[in-house]
Amino acid sequence: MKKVTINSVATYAGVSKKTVSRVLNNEPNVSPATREKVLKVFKELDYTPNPIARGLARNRSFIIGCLYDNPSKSYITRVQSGALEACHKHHYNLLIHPCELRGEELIANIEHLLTTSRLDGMVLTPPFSDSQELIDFLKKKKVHFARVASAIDDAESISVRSNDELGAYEITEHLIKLGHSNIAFIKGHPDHSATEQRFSGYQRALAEHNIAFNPKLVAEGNFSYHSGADSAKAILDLDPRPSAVFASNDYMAAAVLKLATQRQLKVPQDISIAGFDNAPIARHIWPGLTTIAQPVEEMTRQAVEQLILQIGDEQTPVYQATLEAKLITRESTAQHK
Amino acid sequence: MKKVTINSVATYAGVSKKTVSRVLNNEPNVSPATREKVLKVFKELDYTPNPIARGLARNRSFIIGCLYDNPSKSYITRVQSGALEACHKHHYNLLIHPCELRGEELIANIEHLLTTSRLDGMVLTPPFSDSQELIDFLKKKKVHFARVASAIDDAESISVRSNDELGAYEITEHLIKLGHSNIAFIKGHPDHSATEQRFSGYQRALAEHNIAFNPKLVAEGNFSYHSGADSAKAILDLDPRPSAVFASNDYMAAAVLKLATQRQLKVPQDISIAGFDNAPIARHIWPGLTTIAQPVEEMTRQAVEQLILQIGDEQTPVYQATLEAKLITRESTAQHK
DNA sequence: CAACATTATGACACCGGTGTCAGAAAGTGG
DNA sequence: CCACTTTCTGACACCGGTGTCATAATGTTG
Repeated sequence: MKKVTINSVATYAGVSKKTVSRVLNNEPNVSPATREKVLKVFKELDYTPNPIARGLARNRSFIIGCLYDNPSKSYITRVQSGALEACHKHHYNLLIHPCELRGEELIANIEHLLTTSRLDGMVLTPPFSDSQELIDFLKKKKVHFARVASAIDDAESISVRSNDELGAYEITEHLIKLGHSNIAFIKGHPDHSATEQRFSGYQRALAEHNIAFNPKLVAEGNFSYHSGADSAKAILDLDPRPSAVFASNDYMAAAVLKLATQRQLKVPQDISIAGFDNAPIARHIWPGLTTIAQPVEEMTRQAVEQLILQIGDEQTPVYQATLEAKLITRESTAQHK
Repeated sequence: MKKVTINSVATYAGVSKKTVSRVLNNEPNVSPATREKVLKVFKELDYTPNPIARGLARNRSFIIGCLYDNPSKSYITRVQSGALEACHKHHYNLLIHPCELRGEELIANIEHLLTTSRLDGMVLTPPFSDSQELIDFLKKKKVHFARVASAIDDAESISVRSNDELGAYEITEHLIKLGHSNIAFIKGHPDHSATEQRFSGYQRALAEHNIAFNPKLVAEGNFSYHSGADSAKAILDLDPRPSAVFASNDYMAAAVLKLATQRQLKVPQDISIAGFDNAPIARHIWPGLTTIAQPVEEMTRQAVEQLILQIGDEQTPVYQATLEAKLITRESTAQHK
């Protein structure tokens, strides 16, 4: 397999390589006849431009970096799949970069990533999308980025989110309508803005249905299964025991379910359990978890697509969108006895 | 932030850019004094070589592609994490490429990936590592690749696997020693070599303990939770009902557990359940699943590391290794009543 | 048809590194 | 000290594209 370069195409087509380049990039000022001729040679020689050479000349890498620090494998793979879809559509590639939010090295780490990889842009997923420090840094460095599920209010940068507050409101309301009033809540990781939002939704639903908020019913989790297990213990030991638990994500909800089952409690007869995210585990366990489904792939897809548009044209208006989350009821929640 | 290129370093250090390049690549024939001087300038100017330019000159992309088609998110993230570790160590990047094994477009798809991304090498994870067609294609194209968990016997290509047959043997033996003899088995996806190996291990354990193999106890799954649910139904409807079920992976085992629980069966009192892989779900449910833990990260890490070595030096001997899998007992298996 | 505007094309430098090769500097032996 | 290796070093072309600009071809107008 001999290499087909822009030079061979040019020679073969009897034009200069600049003209070939013009055709390649759909630039104007090429006569239809010439364009036709060159395109034919592309086919005949089966030519594909070398992205590396292109990158060097245009100072582009055609690579988007995806930053994450998330315990949920399913969340990560959904983010990746949405990002990949957008990348492939625009002939970009995706570079994944799991790293830790905490630690002073974060900025140094990202700086190193930027200089060694020459990324054209970055997608920030929670909790990075909520890091004002990181956002300021990227702006200073003039690096293009898009925020996924970020609560930060910044009209200058791309943001795609879903309405966590509303989702939490709906699921809490669902429990209330089932007759529950003693509803425990497990918070997520404090670094994630979703944590505060889901908590707000829970509180607002209580308030709007005239149920007094009881801080003793709130446990501090961090989205991990393990933290859910700890919180579950605290909650199930309460006297009186809550008749329902709303955990800020499905892993923690699964932990509550596990402990409840170990303690011979029937779910949902003795206690209702609700989660958030609609992770695979929500339907892999019995009873299946009532939860909130967020369009994670779609959020990421839109974010990356807009990011690529912005990279291509700085004038692109800044895109900001909020997508809808949806309540999914399964067997883990039922009428309060 | 002005750009620091090899030219500025050369000028500043008072040497030619070729000499700078020599220092950069640790080439011989540079006097210690010169080397020292250049290294100092690297620090002073905070110079980082441009990987794109480097790639163009050396016809390298410094990117490894990771191919997968696997329903298990946790498997994928473990593969990615092992691959990333090796990549970062050698200043490579990882490009993820989920795609489907089936379909005639596979080869075309990969060919397109290769021409557009100029990958330096590919890691094949199951089921791609078991595709003779793909392997032949890559060899023909002279693309470097490494196989993870592949059963194909090919001394010419890098392979890192774990002993699936032995793992399945051990877990089956574990059940037999608990007094079970009526042990059902759920097979995995026919495209994965692990499927056949795990099945063999199961059969060998039965044979060595003088238990007749009964084909009626074998259900055809495909590693997905859904297929596990179907198989579970078939198995639990058997008369007599098996006293134990060994599913080829944890997702299918979880499906069996879910159905058993729905049917008011107590696990492990009424029926023991074992899985394979030690996926997170194995410990997120109650009872926790007895399973086999494979060093997926480590396998991938080694595979990618060897791949990169081979890319750097074609003379590197072909690495082949088999790592150990480990039995993990949890609450889902118990003495037969 | 002259005078000018517009479109099409190519020559050439350049992006930031690496490979080749020739020549300078340093080391060795008789 | 001279001839001969061996070790350094730099000039220069090259990787495969893109940007700039000058010039050729074509179109428009009075």
